[in-house]
Amino acid sequence: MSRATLRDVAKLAGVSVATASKALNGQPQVRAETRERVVRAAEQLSFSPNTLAQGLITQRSGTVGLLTSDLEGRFSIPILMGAEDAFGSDQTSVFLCDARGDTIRERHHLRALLSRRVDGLIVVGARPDSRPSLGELPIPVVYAYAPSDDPADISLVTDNVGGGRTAVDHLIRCGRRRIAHITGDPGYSAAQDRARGAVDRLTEEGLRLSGGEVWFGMWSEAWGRGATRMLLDRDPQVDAIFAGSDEIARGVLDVLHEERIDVPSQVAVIGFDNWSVLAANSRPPLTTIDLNLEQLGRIAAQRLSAAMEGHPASGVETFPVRLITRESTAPLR
Amino acid sequence: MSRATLRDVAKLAGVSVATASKALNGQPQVRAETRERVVRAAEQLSFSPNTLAQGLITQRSGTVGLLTSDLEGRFSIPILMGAEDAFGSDQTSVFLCDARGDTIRERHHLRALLSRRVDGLIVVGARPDSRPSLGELPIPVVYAYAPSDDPADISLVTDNVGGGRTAVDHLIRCGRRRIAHITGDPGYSAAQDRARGAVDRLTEEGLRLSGGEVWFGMWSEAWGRGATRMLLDRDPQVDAIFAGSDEIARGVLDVLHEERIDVPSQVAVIGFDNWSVLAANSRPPLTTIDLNLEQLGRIAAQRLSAAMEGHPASGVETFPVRLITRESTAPLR
DNA sequence: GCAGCCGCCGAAAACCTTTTCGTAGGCGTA
DNA sequence: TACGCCTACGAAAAGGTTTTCGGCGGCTGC
Repeated sequence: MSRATLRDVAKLAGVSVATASKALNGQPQVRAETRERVVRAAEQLSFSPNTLAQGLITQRSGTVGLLTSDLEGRFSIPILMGAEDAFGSDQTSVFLCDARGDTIRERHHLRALLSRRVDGLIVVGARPDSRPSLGELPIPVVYAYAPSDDPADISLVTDNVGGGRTAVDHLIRCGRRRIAHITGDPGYSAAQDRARGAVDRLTEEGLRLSGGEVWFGMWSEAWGRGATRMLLDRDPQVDAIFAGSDEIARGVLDVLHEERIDVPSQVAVIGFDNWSVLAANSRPPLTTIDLNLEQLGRIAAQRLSAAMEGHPASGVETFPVRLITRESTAPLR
Repeated sequence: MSRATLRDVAKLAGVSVATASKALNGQPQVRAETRERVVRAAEQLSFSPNTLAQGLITQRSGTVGLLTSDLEGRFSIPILMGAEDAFGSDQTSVFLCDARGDTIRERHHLRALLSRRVDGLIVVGARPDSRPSLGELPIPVVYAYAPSDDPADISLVTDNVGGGRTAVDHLIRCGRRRIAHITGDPGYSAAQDRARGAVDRLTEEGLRLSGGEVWFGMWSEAWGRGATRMLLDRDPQVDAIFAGSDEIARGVLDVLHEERIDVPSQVAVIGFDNWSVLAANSRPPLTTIDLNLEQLGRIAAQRLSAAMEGHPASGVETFPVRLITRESTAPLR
C-alpha cells in the first residue's frame, strides 16, 4: 500500500488535477459522470488527501495542542477526552504534550507546537492554583483546570467553593449537625476553596465545624486515618465528615469501620473528586463530588474553536460541580 | 506576535531565501558573517519554520499517531508517557486518538492519521488479549500491551506468565507453603496467564494451590473481599494470597484486617499492577508486580523509529515485569 | 596571462493541494 | 450567420521550505 497523490488519481481518471480536486471536494462545476470517474479512481488507489499540503494553502493545520503538566494525574485525562470529543475528530486532531511541571520543557513543547502551526492551544494544569500565562501568542489559548494569572486570557476552572458548599449542604439536608472537614495540603487553593465553601454554608445554618477547625494535612489515605482518630478523640459525637478528596475519605471510612462506627447511620461521609476506583469500590460506596472535568474539556474546546473563528473571550469562567450520591450518606434515622 | 516566513527573514538579512535556509540549517556553504546576520534576523522576527512545508518536501511529517482503546484506563497513560519520552519531543510530536473500543471510530481515526501523514503508529489496547490487525498500511505500526493477531506485525506485551511466576516465587522465598490465588475475569488472558505462571512455579516446588483451585471472579475490591471469606472458610491455614490485581488485593487486605489476621506475619499478600494510589496507600502498603509499562512505551517508540528508518521487525516481544516489595509480604517468623 | 578551482550565493524546481481565471465548445437568439 | 451566454474543464499560481545546480569573483599554479 503506497501513497497515491491527486495527480495519480487525475491521470487514472483521465482528467486534470484541478478537476480531480473539484470532483472530490463536491465543487459544482464538474459533470456528474466525470465526478463518478474521479471518485472511482480515488477509491481504487485508496487516495487520501495530504493534509499538510491542504494546511499550507488554507493556513489552517486542523490541529490543536494540548499542553499538560501532569499526564499521570487524574485531572488531565478527562479534560483531554472531553476536548477530543468536542473537536469532531474528522476536523481536528490533537497533539498531546506533557511538560511534567518543568518550565523549560514547556517552552520547548510550545516552540514545537507553534512550528507545527497548531490552530490553538489548551493548557491544563496539575492543580487548580493559578499559573503563569504563556504570554501573547499568534494563536488562541484556553487554560483549563489551572487558570492563567493574566486576566486577559481565557481560563476555565471548577467551582471548588461551590463544591464545598454543595457537600455540606447535602450533609445538612441529611439532618447532620456536627460536621467535620478533613482535607489536604493547605498550600493548595483547592483545599482552601473547598473549606471556605463548607464553612460558609455551615455559617448560614448557624453551625460551626465539629472539632472547631478545618483539619488540613495531606492528600492521602494515611492522613485521612490519622485525622479521623484525632477527630473522634476531640468530638466523639461527630455525625458527618466531609473529606477533601476521595483518598482522604477512604482513610476516614477505614478508621470508622475499625472503630465499629456505622456509616452512614452513625456518621455520614462524603468525598471529593469522584475518582471511581476509590469511590465506587469502598465500603460503603462513597457519596462524593464530581468535578465535571469531561464537560470542562468540552467547553474548553468550544471556547477555543470560537476564538479560532475570531470570537475571543477573556476572564475566568467557573464551572459547577455535581453531587454523586452513593451509600456513605443518608438521612439521619 | 505574527508569523514571519523565511522570505521575511531573508529580506531583513539581505540575502536570498535559499541562503537563509542554509544559514539556519547549518549547511556549510555559507559565510560565517552571513549566517550570523540571518540568525539575528530570524530571532528578531521570532521566526519559526513551518513544519508543514518542511514535511511536504522531506516526505516526513515528524509526527506519529497513538491510537488507544481506553484512555481513561491506567494502561495507556504510562505507555503514552514512555513513548513521548523516547521520541525526542523536538523531533517528533504525537497525535493522540481514543477509539473507545469502537471499531468504526478506530477506522475513522486511522483515516485521519494517514491523511495527516503520520510517520508511524502505536496501537495500545485496553487489555492484553490479542486484537485484530489493522492490516497493511503505508506506515509502520507497533502494537503495545494488546498484541496483534497477525504474527507479521510487531507486538510488545508484558509477561503475565512471568509475573505470576515471580509473585509466587517471592511468596515461596518468604517461606510460605499454603498459597492461594484470587484473580479476576477468567475471560481475560491476563487472568489466565498470571494463574498459569503461579501454578507452574508452585508445581516446581511440589506445592498445590491453597483452596485447591484458582479463584476467578471479577477485577474488583468486592470480589477480593468475597473470595477471601470463602477462602478462609475452606482453608483457615492459608499463609499467603496472590491477588490478580491491586484492586482485588485491597479487598483481600480489608477482610483479613476485619478478621484480625495480621499481614504479613500470618498471611502475606501480593498484588498485581502497582497502581500506586491503591498499592502504596493500603494498610500495610502492598507488595505488588509492576508492569513496566513506561519502559514498554519507550521500547515501542524505539521499535517504531527503527521501522521508520527501514529496519522493520515482526513477532511478539515479551517484556519482563518487576517485583515491588512493600510491607504486605515478609519472611515467615 | 590563462586554465582551473574553490568559496559563496541566488534562481528555480519540487513537494501536494486548492482556487482563480481563461478557454473551448455547444446552444439559443436576433 | 453572428453574437453572447452557459457549462465543463485545464493552466497556473499560491502556500513555505529544501535542495540542486549554475554563476560569479578571486585565487593558485604554470
